[in-house]
Amino acid sequence: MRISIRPPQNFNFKRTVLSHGWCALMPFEFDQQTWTLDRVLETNSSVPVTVRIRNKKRAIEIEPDRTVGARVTAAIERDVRHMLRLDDDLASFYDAMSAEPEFSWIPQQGAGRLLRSPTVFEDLVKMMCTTNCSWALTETMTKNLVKNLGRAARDGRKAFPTPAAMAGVSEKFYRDEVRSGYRAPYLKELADRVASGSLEVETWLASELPTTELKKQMKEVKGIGDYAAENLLRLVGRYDGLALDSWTRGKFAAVRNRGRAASDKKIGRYYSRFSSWRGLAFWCDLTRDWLEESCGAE
DNA sequence: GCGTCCAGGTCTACC
DNA sequence: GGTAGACCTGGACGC
Repeated sequence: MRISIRPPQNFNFKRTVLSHGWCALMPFEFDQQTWTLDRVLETNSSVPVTVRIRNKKRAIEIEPDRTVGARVTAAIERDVRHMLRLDDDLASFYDAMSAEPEFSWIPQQGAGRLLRSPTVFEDLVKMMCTTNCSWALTETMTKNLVKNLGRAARDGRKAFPTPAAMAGVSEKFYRDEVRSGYRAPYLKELADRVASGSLEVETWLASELPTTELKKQMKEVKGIGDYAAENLLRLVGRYDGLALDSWTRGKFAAVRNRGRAASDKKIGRYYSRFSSWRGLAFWCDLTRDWLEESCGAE
């Protein structure tokens, strides 16, 4: 069985999948040799479905691990559209980038769609696991969450755990099994609040709050500070913040400041001309070298 | 082998 | 509102 989705014009599958580190975090599994992205999806079915996502000429091709009915097919399509940001309107971003010679590669290559998880909850948990640690530890914590608490698809691979599954284990479990250290109480509290319905993080996707207010709401989650909130804002489609961290500060120094450290204010000033798109312009600028220049829109 | 440092930060207490 | 210190983990590095 194969499901085909027509992407928007100049959609770039490679730039989207490799837009940041998410494709390396379970239950995403990415093979750069074959450019296939595997992912286990909950899809509200009795058993989760593993899908293989590929880029074909003028289409995104999705191959589920089994034949599924219309309801699950619709859920898979919805999740893939969401993850690959196929419905994001980047027209005004591309207009702004086209006006700047050093940024015109972005619309030319169709960059700017940042891979995200099927749910805000998953992105929020993962973001918490990126703070104050090496990338290797982020991968370990995510893997432990999925392997211990995720539901298995027929091929044995696991989905990302639901809020209820995460709420069902103790703080000790997060320390001992997930290896999340001091983040354990934060993860437990977040899962409890989302599972009980007292915190509705999925509403952030369509929130009408001004960005500053939405950021404030995100920071009310323990373990989420400026860096994590601004990264989450990008994943819900708001690009005002730069989400500065040690990696981006170092990369800005290398790419835009002759190898010398720059203050956060200086970094902010550099991208301020891009107004509400500055966070996306910043991220694309710093990750331009992640793919070859020949990797144009496809 | 052992000790130290620090990585895609955040929280809290204190001033 | 600004800042210092504490916080888990695990890999890298120097000795």
